Amino acid sequence: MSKVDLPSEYDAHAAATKWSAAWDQAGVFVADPEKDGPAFSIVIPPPNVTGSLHMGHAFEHAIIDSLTRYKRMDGYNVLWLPGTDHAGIATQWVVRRQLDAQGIDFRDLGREAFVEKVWEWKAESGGRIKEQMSRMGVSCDWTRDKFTLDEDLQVAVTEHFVRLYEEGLIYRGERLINWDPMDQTALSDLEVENEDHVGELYSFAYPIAEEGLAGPDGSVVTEVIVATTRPETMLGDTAVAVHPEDPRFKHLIGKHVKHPFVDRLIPIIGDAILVDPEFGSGCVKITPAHDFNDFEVGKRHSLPMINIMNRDGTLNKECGQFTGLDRLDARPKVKEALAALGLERGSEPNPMKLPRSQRSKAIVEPMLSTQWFVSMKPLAGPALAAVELGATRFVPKTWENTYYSWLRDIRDWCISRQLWWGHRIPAWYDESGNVFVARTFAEACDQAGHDQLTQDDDVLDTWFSSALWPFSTMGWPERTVDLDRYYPTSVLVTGFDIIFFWVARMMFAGLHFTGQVPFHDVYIHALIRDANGDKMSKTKGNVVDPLDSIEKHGADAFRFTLLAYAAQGRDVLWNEERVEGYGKFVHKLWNALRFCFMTMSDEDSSYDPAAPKEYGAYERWIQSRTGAAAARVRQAMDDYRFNEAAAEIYAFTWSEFCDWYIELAKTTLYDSNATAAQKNGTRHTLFETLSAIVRLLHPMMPYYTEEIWDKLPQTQGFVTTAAYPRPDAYAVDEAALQSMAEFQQAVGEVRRIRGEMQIARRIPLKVLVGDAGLAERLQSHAEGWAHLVNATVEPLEDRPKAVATAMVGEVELAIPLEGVIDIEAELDRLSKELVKVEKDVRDLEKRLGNKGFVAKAPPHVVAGFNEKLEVATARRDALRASQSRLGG
RNA sequence: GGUCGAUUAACUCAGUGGGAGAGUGCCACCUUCACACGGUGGAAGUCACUGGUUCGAAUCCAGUAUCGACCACCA
Repeated sequence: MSKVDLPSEYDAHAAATKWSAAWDQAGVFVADPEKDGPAFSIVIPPPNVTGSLHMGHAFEHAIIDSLTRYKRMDGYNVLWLPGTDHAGIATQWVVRRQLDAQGIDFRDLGREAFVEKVWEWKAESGGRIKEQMSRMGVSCDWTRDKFTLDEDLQVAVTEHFVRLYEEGLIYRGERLINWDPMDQTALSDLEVENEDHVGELYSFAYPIAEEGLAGPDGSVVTEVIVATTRPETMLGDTAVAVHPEDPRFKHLIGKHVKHPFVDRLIPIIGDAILVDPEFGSGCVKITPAHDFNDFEVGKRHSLPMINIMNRDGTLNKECGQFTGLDRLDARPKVKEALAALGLERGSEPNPMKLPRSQRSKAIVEPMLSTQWFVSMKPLAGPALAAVELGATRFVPKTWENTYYSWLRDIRDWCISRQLWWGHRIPAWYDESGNVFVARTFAEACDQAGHDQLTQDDDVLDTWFSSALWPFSTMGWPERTVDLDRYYPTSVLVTGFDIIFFWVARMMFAGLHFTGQVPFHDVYIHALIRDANGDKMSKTKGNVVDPLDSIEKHGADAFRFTLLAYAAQGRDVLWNEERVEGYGKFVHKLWNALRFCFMTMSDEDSSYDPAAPKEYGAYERWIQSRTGAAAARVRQAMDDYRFNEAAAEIYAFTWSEFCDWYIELAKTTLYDSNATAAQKNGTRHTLFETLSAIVRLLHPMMPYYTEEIWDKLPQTQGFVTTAAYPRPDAYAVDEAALQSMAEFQQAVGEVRRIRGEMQIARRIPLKVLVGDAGLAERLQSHAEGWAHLVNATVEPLEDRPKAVATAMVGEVELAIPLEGVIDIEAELDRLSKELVKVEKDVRDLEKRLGNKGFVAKAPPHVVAGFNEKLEVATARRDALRASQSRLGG
């Protein structure tokens, strides 16, 4: 078993290449539904095939991968299903821009040729995404890789549409929708972003049509003044509304104003819902076809709805002299024309929100249009109930509010898009416009009784297919083995930004079609920002490419950093220095391994796990601590507290295993009096502890741990498939724990004296212990004292004149100073120490002197403080005594 | 306008009722045979502010300030 040749540094890139290939070849990540074990399944939030992955993806994948690796090791039957999303509008944009750069207008290409181009792009982008994920070391099942436009997923989408249609939950109708004039498509409410903007609130007058109309004060009313942020919309006005109780205007209700540009009389109506008499002039122009509030007014009052815009945002033939102008160019023209007629009534700056398309950034126009909609109210109910009743749980819980608030106030979902890239709507029309919704063209023909049908040109909102992702990827609508075995999924790991877009929609689609929630837990992770707290974005140029960081520090340190950052409920400010820090951790553990190797393969006494073993106190101590660490790491992982899990492993490895156990193991290994069984017990414990560390760490550092596992003696197979450490596999030895705690404390005190008084290590110290029992217990660590602090321990019998004083609990440790250090230094140290201790005593006395505290606090708390006071008092007295003995 | 979150050491961040923590950085000492990407020790905080509840508050409640996110929105 000579695996001795360990390089002095871990080669992250070589390990990544080697183990990726090895895992792949062994097929260890391919889910097998036939195998035993409770199911644990996660579907990836499918990245868009718009480009490459960013830090947010890397973060998400690190979390998912650590969860799946943890569960896989722990005996679960794990499926991590990867895939990508066609991202209709976003991807169409990417390819459209590329064509623009080549001077090609995508519309000239024609639908078929354009879609062909997008597929080419998809192959490129999808490949890059897969490559990036592989570099991260993800353990997903590539044999189940899915794309939302795969044939089987198209079948699922069609089924989704047809069934909802048959159930009356999808309808086609003319409604006011958000229109993107640049992409020339409808958008859902969610795809519109409201941007802060200081606009102009512009006022103008509509002349009253009826002549000689008297106002409340008897004077003649000739006009009403209205205000708008979009003056051009006045071309579509079909009413002016006032509050029905407003004494200034209520007599005008039923009268008319005359439109200055088009030949139209416009009624003045009373509407108490819309009009706030306190705001502005108290009169509101009503444009039912281009404003959501006005649309409602129009419905209430059966107003005509005049669409004034073409698909590209230019004004149509309803607009008289302004016909053909873009609506934004028309705005100043309309104002000019109003001014020319003397109807302008001033303007003021107006802070407002400008609705923009999430994708094209074009200013979105509310427009009357015939589109397909999902009727949301009936679907939202069960989705709400599932979370309210706890069938699905959000972590952190606070995101449930976000989810609720959206679903409780849900509006119908516009799902048709006037795009080319996406799932074609399974609806056909005959010459007279009758609609046939069917799974196939043939089915539609059957319904129609002939085949003179043309399919709807539109495609579906990307999220309409994403909504099915947890079950469409497993074969729905077929009833597959995968669905039986792995659905519902265990947990969804995603960002808060798509709770509405995706999480909520998967919830109602899943509940509606499978009768089950699509996932039991939803872990919402934080957003990764740059070191200044700014959102990473290409335009700001502050994007960190995950691959750069992996290149620099290795995938292991990179992943560990992401997880160490993953505290709940807080954004992550990415700091590359932290990756460097965890790179040191990699280095440290690697060197611990090198040490263990040396000891396990001495020429004359190589490690033999079968040989007799004898465990000393240190072995029993580190075993106890290993079990405790495993319990803490597991708990943290189970609670999705990845940062705590990472911190536990880090601290256990460094502060317990390296700092204490390895150092103390040397005392046995280098002790010529130690028996072979003792040495073998020590070697075995070194190995066992390393083995536990490596397995605990594996979900976070897959390559690194696989590399170590491979080199460890007596390990078989991959660490990937080894058992995750169980606390009950490690015996707890209370006596060893206590003895070690005492020893560690005493060593710490002596080290402090060395450090503070600058006593060189080469000068041996004698430690006189003021309590016989403790002296004896500490003496049992004689080799440790020698190795760790170059000291010997004896009971304090004849007190030397000059000693430095330290305390372990209430027991004094006296270190003779003669020939070691000058007395002034110790007096100095003592007085500083005394200041602290005296304050300590005062504080404790004050607390315990509080009658309320003693009476009302739980007895164990009071007892605890009493003990602390005793210790502090003893410490103070000992230090004072020492001080006076030294003549201070 | 509504909802939610944040404010803790120089920096990055943990910490949900019982004497303030980690990593990095800083200072001092140590080139001891796994590791100087290391070891040992040390300095460093009015837990944003004000009030309240409590024997006891970084932690719970109310309010204030600052920053941020999301949702909605009056022409």
